[in-house]
Order: sequence, then structure tokens, then C-alpha cells
Amino acid sequence: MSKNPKIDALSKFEWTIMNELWELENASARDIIDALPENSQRAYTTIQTYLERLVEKGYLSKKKAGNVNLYQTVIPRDEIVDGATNSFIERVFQGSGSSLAAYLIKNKQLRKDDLEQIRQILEEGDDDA
Amino acid sequence: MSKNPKIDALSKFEWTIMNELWELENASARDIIDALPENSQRAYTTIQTYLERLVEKGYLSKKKAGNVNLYQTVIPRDEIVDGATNSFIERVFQGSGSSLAAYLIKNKQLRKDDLEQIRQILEEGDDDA
DNA sequence: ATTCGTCTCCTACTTATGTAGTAATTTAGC
DNA sequence: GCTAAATTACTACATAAGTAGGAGACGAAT
Repeated sequence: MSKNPKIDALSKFEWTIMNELWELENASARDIIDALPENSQRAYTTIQTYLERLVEKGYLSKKKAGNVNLYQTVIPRDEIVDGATNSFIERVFQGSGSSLAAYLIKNKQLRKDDLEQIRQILEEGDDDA
Repeated sequence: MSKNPKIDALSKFEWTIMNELWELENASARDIIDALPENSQRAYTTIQTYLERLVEKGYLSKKKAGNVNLYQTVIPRDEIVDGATNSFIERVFQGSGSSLAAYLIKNKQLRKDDLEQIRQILEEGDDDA
């Protein structure tokens, strides 16, 4: 049932944690810490707090394995990415996805090789989409 | 000098306000309220609070015109959009702009005609980028 | 001049986010 | 069996974000 969390509601550092969880699947606080890059390190208990809060919010499930708590994502990453992206587009590009795309292409985000990559996706997806 | 605000730090409703300001240029609290859509209405003083906080943060300047405060954006929208987009890509698409682009293309955001539009941009920008 | 509406300024309260300490518990070594 | 390291559970505190009320000033209408 997982109290239907408001999609998009992840904060910056929550994203950091969640990204690890989606990667690791079923990890302990220690696992998370070990996986986090230097600049994302926090006190052990800080990580625990995030984990617990994410459980409360319905993003993670928790189960005990011996004495250790293991956490696991409840919602597929795609779904969260989708919500976050929609919300972002809404705010920043007044709801226009193509506007974002145009921005990406025109501004420094995409380089020559990226364009090539995207063109390839276009080539493939275009005919049967 | 405007105390160099952390780019990207705008919250959801701050975006709503700022979007109006970029549109209106130099507006009063009343102007903002009148411009906001139904579902973004708040108490008059709530809007005022947002405006004042945005001034503190260095996003807006304020000047009195008679008895009324007029607010004006300090930073061009493009710049803020840029910071927000970078930060978003960092979090959600692990820093890969092309990954976002691919997502946009593959998932519901872009339809056939959008693709055409983007392809045109690609055609043009490709050779001299 | 008194009143009404509007606006500013200041204050306040709630929930969320960021961050972490402490006490108690567990377990792995000696 | 006792100690050290790791972990959990609980508590705490600061700042940000969200939302708004009240007091007082000011200008317009009467």
C-alpha cells in the first residue's frame, strides 16, 4: 500500500541516497556509506535518519537481517525519474518538453558526439514510434 | 553585488513567483497575485513574504513607487534555468545531458512533431557547433 | 475629519530538511 | 566472561519553506 508518496518529493540528498539504493538493491546503512563518494559523506546516523525517513515516506522498505537493517527501494527508479522530470519541465520550461530538448541542444549540455548518439536514437525510434 | 545566491536554490513556489516576475518585469505584490493562476493563489501576505525572501536571497530588487513596493528580477532567467537544469541533470540523470535527451525522446515527453522540430535544430546547429 | 480599503512591516507558527549525538544492544575477539 | 567495534533506536537542534495574521500607515470617498 505504501501511502502513495508524492512523486518528485525527493530532496537533493535524498536523491543521492536513493540513487545508491537503486544501484545496490537491498543495502545496509554501512553499504550506502561505503558507496557514497567523498563529498557526499555524512555521519553514520545522518544516513540512518535519511533511510528511516525514506521508509516513512514510502520510498523504501526495511527488513532486519540478523542485527542489521537492510533497505530496499519500493518504487522503480523510472517512475520517480518520470515524476521528477515532469515536475521539472512544468516549473522551468512551462510544461514544454520540447522546449527543454531545444534548450539541451542549444546550450552547452550536449556536445557533438551526444548529438550523434541522439540522432541514432531518432533514426531507430522514428519509424515505429 | 547581490550576495551571489546559490543558483538552483529556488523552491517550487518560488519558481512560480519568479516566473511571473520575469514575465511582468517590475511588479507589485498585487500584480503578481492578479497574474497567478487560480491554483497558485495564496494569501496576500504570503506573496509578500516570498517577495521579501527573494529579495534577501538576492534574486529580486525592491524599490518604492509611492506607497507600493515594486519588485524586479536581478538575474536573467536563462542563468537560473541553466543552473537548475545542470543541477537536475546531476541528480536525476547522473550528470549526463544526453541521457536526459534520450529519456525525453523515448518517453512520453516528446511526440512526433516535436521530434521533427528538434531534428531541424539538429540539422542547423550540427555543422558549425 | 471619519471611514474603508489597501498596502507595508513585523511577527509567528508548522512542517520539512539537514545533520548528528547518546544510550543501549549486539557481536566478534581475546 | 570481558572488552571493543558496530549498529539500532531515540532524541535533538538549526535552518528553510510554506503560510498567514495583526498593527499601523496612507490615500480615496464621503
